Amino acid sequence: MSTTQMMKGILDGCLLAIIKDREVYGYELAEQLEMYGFDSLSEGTIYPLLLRMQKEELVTSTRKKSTAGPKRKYYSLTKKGEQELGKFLERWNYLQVNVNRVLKHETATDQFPERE
Amino acid sequence: MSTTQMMKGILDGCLLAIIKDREVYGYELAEQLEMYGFDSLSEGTIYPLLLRMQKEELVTSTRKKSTAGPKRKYYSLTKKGEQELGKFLERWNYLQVNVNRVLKHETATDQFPERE
DNA sequence: AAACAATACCTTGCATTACAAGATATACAG
DNA sequence: CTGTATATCTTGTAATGCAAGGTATTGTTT
Repeated sequence: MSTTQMMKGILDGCLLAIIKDREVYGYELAEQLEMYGFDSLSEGTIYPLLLRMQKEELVTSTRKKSTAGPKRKYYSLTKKGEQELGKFLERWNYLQVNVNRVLKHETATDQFPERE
Repeated sequence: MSTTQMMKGILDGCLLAIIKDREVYGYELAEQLEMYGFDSLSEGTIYPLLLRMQKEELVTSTRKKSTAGPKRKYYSLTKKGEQELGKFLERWNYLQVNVNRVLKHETATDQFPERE
C-alpha cells in the first residue's frame, strides 16, 4: 500500500477542480498540488493526464508566451469537463461516506445508532 | 474515470478495518462491503487481496467448517496488520483533507479563510 | 558567442491493482 | 444423482501514477 495507489482516479478530479477555478498550465499544476498539501507530483504524472483529458474533450488548451522559457499550454474546462467534474464530486463523496462508515463499523442501514 | 479506480489502495485498508473488528471469511467480506454501501465487489477482487495480505503477514487465517459448503477461511489481524491499518488511517485522513482542500480552493497555508 | 541554468513540455516502460470470467470443491435438498 | 447455494482460487486485462530520460526556449553569465 502506498499513497500513490490511493491517488488513482482521484488526481484527475483534482485537476479538473483546479482548472475550473482558473486557466492553468501543466508545469504550474505540480506546484499547485503541493500548495494543497500533496507530495510533489512528477510531470510524468500530470502531462499524460492532461493529454488524456484533452483527448476526451474535458479540457481545451491554448499556447501563450512565457516570461522565460518555451510557450505555456493553458488549459480550461469544456462543458463536458464540467459535467465530468460533477460526476467526480458525486463519486468522491460516495467514497468518503462509505469508507468512513467501514472505519466506524456503521452499516448503511443503521437507522438508529446506539448511544452509550 | 470510474469508481473502481478510486478504490485502488483503499480497499485493502477497508478489509483490514473490518477484519480487526471480528474474524471474517472472504466470501462474507463481499457481502459486508455491500452493507457498508459499496457496489458489490467481486470475489476476484477480494481473494487475491486477502492472499497478498497474508503473504505480507498482515493477516492470518484458520479454516473452519461451514454449515453448508466447503470450509471457510477466517482471517484475523496480526500485530503488523494493526500497524498497517494505523498507517492506512493516516494516509486516508491525509488524502481526504487534501482533496477537500482542492475542491474548496483553499491552500494548505491559508491561515485566515475569508468570510462573507 | 558559448555555456549554463531555469522554465516548460513530452515519451517510454514499469509496477500496482480492481475485476471479469472461469475452474474447483463441498454440502444439502429434491 | 442432479441441482443449487456456498466457498475458494487462478488467469488475463485495463487503468494509471511515476521514475527516468529527452527536447525546446529564454535569459544570464563567462
